[in-house]
Amino acid sequence: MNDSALTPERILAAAEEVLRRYGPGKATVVDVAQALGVSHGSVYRHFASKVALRDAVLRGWLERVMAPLDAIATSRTAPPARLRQWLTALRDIKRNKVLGEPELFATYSALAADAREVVGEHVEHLLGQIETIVAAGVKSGDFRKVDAQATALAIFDATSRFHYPGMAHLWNTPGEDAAFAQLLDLLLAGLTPTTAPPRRRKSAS
Amino acid sequence: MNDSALTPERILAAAEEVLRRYGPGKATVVDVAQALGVSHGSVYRHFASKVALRDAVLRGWLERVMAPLDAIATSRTAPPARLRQWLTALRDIKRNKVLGEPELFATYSALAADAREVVGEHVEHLLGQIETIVAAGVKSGDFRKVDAQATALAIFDATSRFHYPGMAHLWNTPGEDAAFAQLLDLLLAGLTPTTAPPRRRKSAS
DNA sequence: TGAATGACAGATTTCAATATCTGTCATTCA
DNA sequence: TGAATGACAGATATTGAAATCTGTCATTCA
Repeated sequence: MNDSALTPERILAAAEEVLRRYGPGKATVVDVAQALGVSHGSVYRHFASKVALRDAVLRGWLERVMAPLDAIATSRTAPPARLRQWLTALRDIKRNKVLGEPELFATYSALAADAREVVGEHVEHLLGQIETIVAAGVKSGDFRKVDAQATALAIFDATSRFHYPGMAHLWNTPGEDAAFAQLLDLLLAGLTPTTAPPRRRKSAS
Repeated sequence: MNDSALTPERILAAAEEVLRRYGPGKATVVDVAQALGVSHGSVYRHFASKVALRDAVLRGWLERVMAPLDAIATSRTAPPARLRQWLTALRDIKRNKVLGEPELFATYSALAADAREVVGEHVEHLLGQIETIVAAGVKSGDFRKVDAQATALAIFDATSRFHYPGMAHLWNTPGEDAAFAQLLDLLLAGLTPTTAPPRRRKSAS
């Protein structure tokens, strides 16, 4: 069954497959070992515990699935549009997962539910991206002179209704898109400078 | 054991007590009947089902516990301060319940979790109150000319991170108060008129 | 000699037998 | 005669014995 040496990568891939197939409640490390054609003891040479293995799978998934956000966060789009784009993308990623592959989403939500550490890092990463956009907006004059870090957190919190997995049960009710759009408008309005119109970084083409 | 006639009110009170004592997972209508010294069949004369009974208990609790909000929503405080006050009160009510009586909160959260109907009405009620305040602010010129209903929903959504029971696990982490204050600031900023300063309803005393 | 094994202890989960619960209704009670 | 009862059927929950799982480690293997 096994082709090459037993590496963390191969274990990770097998674990992911097993988790997909059986779900987080049923997947055992014996299953993973079996899928690799090795004894379950061997798995423990590469991962300290089942929790460590699950964490690693979750980490990989989060990285893969959230990749599009990195690109948006550092794009050259004007900050207001970029923030909209980024928040919309975050929402869409989760929403599409929920609606498109509910079981898979449930699986990863379950993993996330008892992986404080990993989720914490992930959230920090996202907050950093929002902060980048906000800071860019403040610098360009598109946004008020807010504390970028604190404001990033406020934005993240304000939108959690639309991206926190525990809220997923609300994501396919009618009016959902409109509600999100309204919230975005309100937040963007809250970032707009009150007095002078923002100076543009570049003249419009 | 029983003093007077069997009324819905007495059943409700007994049901509440039983729910408090045993929790929503253990409380049975047999328990409720026993507490009243009647057969469980009698309970069904007054409530069509266990679900109806649980709904009624939840409704009563929500009404009681959210009473302070009504007063704030219709007070004469200037809309911006009033909105802050109202949202803070909503948060404090839930937060104090979670931190002060976690088991009781868990009980009512569990009831709420499968009482879409009741919760829906409750949310509508809360939205109505926010709408009242927003509309007052628009009228007084303290707020931009927003759609009061849609904006009320946006405000409710934006703050759900701080009042939705599913988020309760975050409510006693450090920095929580600051995060809430930041969010409030951002939302209020989003409501502030961009151009002229708001005209006051009354001259300051 | 370093990687893999598999037997093992203690913890956790499964499963089916048993008990309890919900909701109904023919009967009793006052 | 209207309110209360309690036996009942089907659904749901509990329980504890048996099975499985996690993580370790002395041993085997190449």
